Amino acid sequence: MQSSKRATTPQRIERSPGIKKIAEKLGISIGTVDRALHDRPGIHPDTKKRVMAAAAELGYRPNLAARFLKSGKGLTIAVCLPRAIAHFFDDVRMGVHRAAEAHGAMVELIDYSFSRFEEGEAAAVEEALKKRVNGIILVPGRPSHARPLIGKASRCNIPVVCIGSDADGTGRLVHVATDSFSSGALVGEFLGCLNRPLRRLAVFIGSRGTSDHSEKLRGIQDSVPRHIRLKTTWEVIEAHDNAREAQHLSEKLLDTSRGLHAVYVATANSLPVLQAMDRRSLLGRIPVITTDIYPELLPYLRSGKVLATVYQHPVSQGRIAFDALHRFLVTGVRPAERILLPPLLVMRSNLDILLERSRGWSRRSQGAQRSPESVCLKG
Amino acid sequence: MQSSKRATTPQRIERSPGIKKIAEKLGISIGTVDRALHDRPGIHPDTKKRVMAAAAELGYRPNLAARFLKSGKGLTIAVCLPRAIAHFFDDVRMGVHRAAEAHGAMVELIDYSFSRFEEGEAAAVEEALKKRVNGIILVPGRPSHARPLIGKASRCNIPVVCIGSDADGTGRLVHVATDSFSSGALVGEFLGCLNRPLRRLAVFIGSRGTSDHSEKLRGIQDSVPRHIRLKTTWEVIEAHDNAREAQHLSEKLLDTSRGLHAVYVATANSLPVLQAMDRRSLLGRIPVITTDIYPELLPYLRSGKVLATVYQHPVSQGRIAFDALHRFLVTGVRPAERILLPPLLVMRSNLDILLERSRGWSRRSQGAQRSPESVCLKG
DNA sequence: TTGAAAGCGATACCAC
DNA sequence: GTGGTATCGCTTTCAA
Repeated sequence: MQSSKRATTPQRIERSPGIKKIAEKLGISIGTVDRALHDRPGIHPDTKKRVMAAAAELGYRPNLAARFLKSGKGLTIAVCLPRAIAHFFDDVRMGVHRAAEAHGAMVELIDYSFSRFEEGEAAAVEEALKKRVNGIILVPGRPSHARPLIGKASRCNIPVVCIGSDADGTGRLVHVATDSFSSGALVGEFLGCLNRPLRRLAVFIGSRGTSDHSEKLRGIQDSVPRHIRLKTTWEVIEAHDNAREAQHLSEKLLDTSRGLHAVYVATANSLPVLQAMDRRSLLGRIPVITTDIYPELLPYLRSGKVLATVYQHPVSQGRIAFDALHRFLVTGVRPAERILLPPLLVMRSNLDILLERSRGWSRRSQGAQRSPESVCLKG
Repeated sequence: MQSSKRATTPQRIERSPGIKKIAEKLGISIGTVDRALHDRPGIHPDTKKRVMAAAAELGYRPNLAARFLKSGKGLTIAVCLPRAIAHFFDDVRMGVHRAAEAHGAMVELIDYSFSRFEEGEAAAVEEALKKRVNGIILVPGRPSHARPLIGKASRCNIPVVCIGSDADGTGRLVHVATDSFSSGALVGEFLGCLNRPLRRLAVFIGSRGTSDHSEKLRGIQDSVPRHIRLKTTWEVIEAHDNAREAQHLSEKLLDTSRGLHAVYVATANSLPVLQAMDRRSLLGRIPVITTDIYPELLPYLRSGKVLATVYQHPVSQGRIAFDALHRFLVTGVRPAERILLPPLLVMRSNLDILLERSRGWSRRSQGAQRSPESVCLKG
């Protein structure tokens, strides 16, 4: 009477094997299987080995829904980004958050923003490790500072995805970035199409020591000669991502050397250069290619004073980094060692349609609030 | 002895309210709450109203993990794509599958491929409706054929995402595409940068009746005059996405009219045009811009015989369509009415890095391996 | 070192 | 119409 046996309707849905099936197969309890699968203490090595073998044989994949349902906690991922170039890293952050939102409560992000002019990244990663996050997305502003911490994380089996700069050899999971060499080469190819003399070119970078910058330089220097017969003289200006320095150096360049045929600013630090050129009425006469998109650059693009800018897909970089990390955490599939995105040449014609989709810096808080309608920056 | 009361460790994890909380609040059972929330028969209207009110007040969101765990079935989404331009739609399909994979077993895709030269799309959608899928991703090859079915789906509360062509006014959820006007305008702007005469331009399209094609035409015709002083004569060739026709028409064009200054092929049907030009040694002398990327086009791009091609992000279109649909199904948030991607100018320098990431047609089966249930309508 | 069992939230039955 | 409850796969805790 008390136990009413009811005909258990045999569900025809074929489910993938779970820990129950493994336990059943081995004639042990699910608790033991769990201990084996999760490296928990208190299990006989032999038992563990048998469990792992059975799991592999059955093609066991943990049911994330059940795991989440029970534990009430999803994957926790630390997002360690510099505050530095706000418009860029805010877009990266937005990309990460948008991608994470697709998983609802099953993924939780923790933001750690830091100043790249301190040892912020190390502190951020350290903090994340203390919180025992499941994975880390990191933009190493100063790769050298971050290296030891990335190594530490990897040793703790906490995968680290690097965006922008790399830290190879540290055990990081993957490096996501736009291809710097292609960026430079693309600019060179574009300039080569212009049918103009290119005997004297100026390239503004931050520093030759930054591989992103030196690769862009290498790209354009490799590309231009393929399209231009005459030999080219290169003015390489290292402005160290500093606005005042960029202003000073560009004014000096413009005043001392005449006959510049094109300018390529390979970092986001282009505004001082443009202003200096504008004051000398050089814009519109000398072709200028910049990098990234930010509010102050828009009027230059719209008016044609800047021919094109190289867009580095900050939003996509964030999304791709998240997806690679998430996939690894969930399925164990390692992404490619390095994921490089193609640079995109943005001109007047495709500027607005681009802004409409990936406009992180024109809204206030992204990710949390979904703005009902699109805001247009006034240019 | 038999019932060992154990101190239920109070979990500190704050969970969002579930049906249990609603039931508790109203002093009814969870079964009743379930009936109310899912429009199931056999519930008093008043009770239902009270439940809905309580759910809204508590901010109830169904726990997808629990739902999936119990039902064993995830969301089912039909992917209805033409077999037509294989390299393009295979990439779209890949984008959809990649995005779906992120959700593991919680999302199941069913592929319906059809021939765009029959009423394949209607049959595909009809089939999907019969299977009671949760949502449909559709590329309407012949929008007019698809319209009634999209309307039917929408009336059944089955959201439909249109990729490429639109079917507005049918109740479809969202339209995902690259911006056709921008594509044309971008080509015009690029040609304008070349510092060459552009008095006589040829534009190859499929048909003026296809809005994608007419918009591209409008784009370039709007753009070129902004960069070129002299008036331009336009040769608009409608090749109806037919290789033989394109060959015939381009030979006729090239033989009768001399002094062409540039060629823009606004569809993927560019090979016959290129071959015709190549036979007359015109490539490399007349700037050519094409559309899309496919294996046979690569040598033309690599050799510089084609200056650039307009990439329409097939993979991204697939991903974005899936994400929008998934988000809607899960959270109820409607995407924007229309999602337009910026066209991307691909040249020699960024070609390889692009191929490396989105290379659907260079590999064999994509996604097929994942979905065992892959239905192919014959066309 | 292992077994047993209580739930997590939603579904789908059954019994009233 | 409504209440009750077994169940999904996993984690976690207690008992042995």
